[in-house]
Amino acid sequence: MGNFDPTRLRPLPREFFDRDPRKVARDLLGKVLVRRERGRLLAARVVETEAYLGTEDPAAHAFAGPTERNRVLFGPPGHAYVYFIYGNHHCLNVSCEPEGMAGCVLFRALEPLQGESAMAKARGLAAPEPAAVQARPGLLRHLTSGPGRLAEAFGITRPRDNGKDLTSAENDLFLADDGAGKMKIESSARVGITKAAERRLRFYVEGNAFVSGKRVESSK
DNA sequence: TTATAGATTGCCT
DNA sequence: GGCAATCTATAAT
Repeated sequence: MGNFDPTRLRPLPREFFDRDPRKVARDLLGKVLVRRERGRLLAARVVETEAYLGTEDPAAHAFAGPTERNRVLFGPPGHAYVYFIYGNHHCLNVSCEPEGMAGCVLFRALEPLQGESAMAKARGLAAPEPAAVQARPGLLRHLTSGPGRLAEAFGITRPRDNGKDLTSAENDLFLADDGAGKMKIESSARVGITKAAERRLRFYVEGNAFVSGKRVESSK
């Protein structure tokens, strides 16, 4: 966890996303979301995802077919689908499967690797003091634990990022592999939905403190 | 044209 | 644990 080297980042190829979203959601765990802006690098490891299966999935935005809002989902794989929800929050997805099929993966939680101060600023929080973080690692959890939170930390909005190709390091937002090893993966029902809620399409890194929906470490 | 639910979060009791 | 905030897409008038 402690040894992140930005020079090892390699963008994920288009083929990575040209598959069943359940496979992509699982394989994205351990990969890195990267934002570059003004010479600064934000990076965070993917630790929680959810798969949405397109027109066959009642919980998916693509269920009713293509609309202006969701058309990115029906396009080529590896592109950002960003939507605005509850009047407050943006959420980031990546399109999967070949053009014409609308599967996607929602990013639910990340573990910050680099640029924590900028993330805190974007979230309207005080910059985390290294000493305080040392004492209570749970402080960083508020930065990127939850789909709305991680989008805010990375400055992700629909006008700015919807439709962006996430497979190109030329872009200011992309997904990469930094060579990190495999992690133990768990699955569960998806969070916050009412339709098709029984399907176990949520995937997360077992035991990772940044997975959403868990209590912050009590004391120890 | 109006109503309502929504792939959430944070603050209040 | 409850609920308001605040915009959008879609359903209902």
